[in-house]
Amino acid sequence: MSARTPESARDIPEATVARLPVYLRALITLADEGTATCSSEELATAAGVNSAKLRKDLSYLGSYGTRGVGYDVEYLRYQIAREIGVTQDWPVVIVGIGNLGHALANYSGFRSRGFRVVALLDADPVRQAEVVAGIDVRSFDDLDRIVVEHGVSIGVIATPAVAAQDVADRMVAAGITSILNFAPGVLTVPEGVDVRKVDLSIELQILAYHEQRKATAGTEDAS
Amino acid sequence: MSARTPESARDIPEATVARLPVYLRALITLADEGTATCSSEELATAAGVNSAKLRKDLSYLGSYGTRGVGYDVEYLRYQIAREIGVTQDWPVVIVGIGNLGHALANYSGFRSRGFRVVALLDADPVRQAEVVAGIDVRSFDDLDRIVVEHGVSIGVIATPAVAAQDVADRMVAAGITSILNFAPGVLTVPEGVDVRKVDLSIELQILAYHEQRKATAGTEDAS
DNA sequence: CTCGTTTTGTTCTCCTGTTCACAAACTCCT
DNA sequence: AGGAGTTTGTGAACAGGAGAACAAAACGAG
Repeated sequence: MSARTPESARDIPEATVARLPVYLRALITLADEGTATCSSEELATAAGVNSAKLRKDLSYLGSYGTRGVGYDVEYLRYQIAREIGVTQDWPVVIVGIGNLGHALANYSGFRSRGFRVVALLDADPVRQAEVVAGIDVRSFDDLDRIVVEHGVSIGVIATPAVAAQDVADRMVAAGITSILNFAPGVLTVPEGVDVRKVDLSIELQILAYHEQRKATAGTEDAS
Repeated sequence: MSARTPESARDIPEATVARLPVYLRALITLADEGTATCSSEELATAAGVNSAKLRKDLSYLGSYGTRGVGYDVEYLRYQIAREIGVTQDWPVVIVGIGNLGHALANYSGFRSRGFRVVALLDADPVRQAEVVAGIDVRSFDDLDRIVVEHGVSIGVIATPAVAAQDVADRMVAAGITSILNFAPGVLTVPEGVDVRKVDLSIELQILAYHEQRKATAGTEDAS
């Protein structure tokens, strides 16, 4: 009753998947503090959600808690890491070594969470002379070889917007099936390829909208 | 029937607010290409959503289209920009001038979309000697003065996780009411302060989960 | 061994967001 | 001027996620 657990959760809601990494981080923090056991209430507070939601989320993974006691921090941490898939290392390539590419290459949070940057690529020959974060920048044309060599399935796009679609196409052609895109604009990819977009200016614009509402709310209650 | 339009949209759903900047960017692209008019179908394609959702989203702002014709690109662009609040300039401070802070300070997408970086702050005196993106890095202690001087209401946190909560507290104390946080972990802020979080490693972990599913899906269909 | 206490796992209800489908409104052609 | 053809705006059904509330299960005291 251990090998290939059949109840290993068929379809976890997308909203839950997005929160699992948050729980994982909270558990790591708790573990570092020496906490061996925690209740759903404690963990929920540490993760910034409410406890009912936390318990429901965890219930999609299985029954890893003990009623009347709580959750074993190390055990739950392992189970979530396994569910997400970060017990193994994921090789990652970063394309576009400008300011943002530099920052990403140097970001320690990747390495510490199961992601290993195996290559930095840039189309500009000038940049290919550089060494960033101990990795030398190579030509974008090496993409195919690197993907095959390291078994890369995740790519990060940190190029200007104009180059992003072309880079994505070549990534897909090389065999990459998950893309994290920092370039603004819409990426078109074939079925089966996952894209997640991070757009810094969109985040600020959302804040600006709410900020504007706060300002006008003060103006209009004079009626 | 023009001044202070009373139908100026009371409560726009959060999901819609998050998409308005995407529409805005798509409209700017269309305008640059010389397109004067577009249908909801065209704009939806350019923005990467379906047309029904687009029309419903726009309907929360008002009736800015013409049936049988479509939308005037420039007019709609202005209306959305006004609704978001990016027709005016928003002063922004960035705290934490490490790798990521550098990248953010140099990011041209902020300036071009109505955000002006008025100060770069860092607690480390060594960094305060630097000049980044034409702005000299100043002491974090100058925060209060700068916020008052420039009327800053939006702050960006690009510090290590351990400093983030303290920075947030001081931002709030200085009068900042919207925070964009790049540091991992949960930020606690008072009622009325908006926080948006961007966590790079969480995005990768979500991709890893789906990647893992793809891999095991191939393994298990042998039953 | 039994009872009370604690905390999980789950069910039910509510609410937000998405999609469909169509009437209203506009243009163009005859 | 009238009718055919488009395209918007929106009402209504549908799906998915959030939160409250409670039953089931474990522990510990006596």
